[in-house]
Amino acid sequence: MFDQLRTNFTRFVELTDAEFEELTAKMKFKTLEKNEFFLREGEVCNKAVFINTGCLRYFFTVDGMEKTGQFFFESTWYTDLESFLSGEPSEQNIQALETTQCLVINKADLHQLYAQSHKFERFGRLLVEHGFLGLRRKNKILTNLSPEERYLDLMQNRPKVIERVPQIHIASYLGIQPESLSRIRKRIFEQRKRT
Amino acid sequence: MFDQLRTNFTRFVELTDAEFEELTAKMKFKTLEKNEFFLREGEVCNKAVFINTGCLRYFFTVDGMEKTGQFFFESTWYTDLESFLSGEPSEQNIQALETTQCLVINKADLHQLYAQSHKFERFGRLLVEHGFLGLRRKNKILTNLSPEERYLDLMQNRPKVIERVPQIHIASYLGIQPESLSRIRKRIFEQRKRT
DNA sequence: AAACGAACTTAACCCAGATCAATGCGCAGG
DNA sequence: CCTGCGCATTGATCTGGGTTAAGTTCGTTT
Repeated sequence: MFDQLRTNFTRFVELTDAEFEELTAKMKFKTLEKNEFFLREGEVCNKAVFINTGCLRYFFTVDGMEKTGQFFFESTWYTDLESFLSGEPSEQNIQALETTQCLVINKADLHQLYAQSHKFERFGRLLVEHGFLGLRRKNKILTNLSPEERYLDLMQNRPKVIERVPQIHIASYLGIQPESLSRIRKRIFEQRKRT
Repeated sequence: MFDQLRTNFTRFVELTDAEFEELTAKMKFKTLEKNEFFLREGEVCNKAVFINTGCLRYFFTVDGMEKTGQFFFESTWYTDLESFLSGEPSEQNIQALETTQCLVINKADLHQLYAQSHKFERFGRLLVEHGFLGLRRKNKILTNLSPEERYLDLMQNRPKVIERVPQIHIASYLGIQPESLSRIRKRIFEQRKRT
């Protein structure tokens, strides 16, 4: 149950068994059913999640339309850091796209670990740095690529998303309407046939 | 010379004079002339900068066109974290838009501070968290607002940018062509006249 | 003072994606 | 097995920003 967590942690810092035990003691196992919400907008996000199996996405609603920010798969950490840090109500929704088994830690416990030991503090820094890089990558894609290029990039670099996520959510992730995604796909596949 | 740095630091963690001294001992004062580069794409970014006075922007070049990522003013930290962390050549350029006085710390020194004390490690985490939130904000604006709305948002929330930065860079920051920004401005100001 | 170049504006035309509407498809629940 | 609803596709039309080109303004250089 904690194997993936250990592997993931080790990528950032080395922990003794005792230290790892301190961590796992604070984490609660949870299963989210397909379409179940881990967080709804308006709630304060005072928890972070590590995904064992399954898939989460986060999204905003703007004028009743959903804007997907990101998809997360196995062995990934996520939280709405804005709400987590500020204590303000969250603007985002975090939802399971598949049955998702995860481990949850709450804010107070995480901050206690940070305060308790330099090692956990370092883990925290490295984790946020990692998240920062992910956000930069998304940002770069949004600013530098056209919707069609974004979809091609997704096919190349994140086939999991194409395979496991409904197009309606992929469209909102790419920043376009589902109809446009249909047309883009058509364009791509017809081009491929011709060559 | 270090006053702003001290004030900025105190927002994150409290330091004794001796600790602050350890930090300042590692920082080098530097003046960048208008249009001078702090970093050019292709170089490895092994330094971070704190702005005392002036203004920096970072940008990419895509097919010969500049895409501005962000503007930074007084009392702000910046580095190309991707290159800084990976040690790979940077894809971004960091340029002074005004004569800019700043303090520079190199990567090895910063990491030494991190290793040396839990307090600096914490500062590092908080700083990256802060940067993460800034990036999220930019991201939200890119995904949720039209170019026109982005400009209005800029006028409302970051008048400094409007006042101090040439339109050509604002346009590239908003993800549009300078001609389009002109049209958008015209649209906005004619609308305002009519009411 | 003249000349140059960079930034900004305006106009005309083009096009990718938005919007609206209709149809098809597949699967979950009765 | 049937039914219904959400997802995907396709077509018609609209529109905001891209592109190209020309003209203006202003600050810098000579």
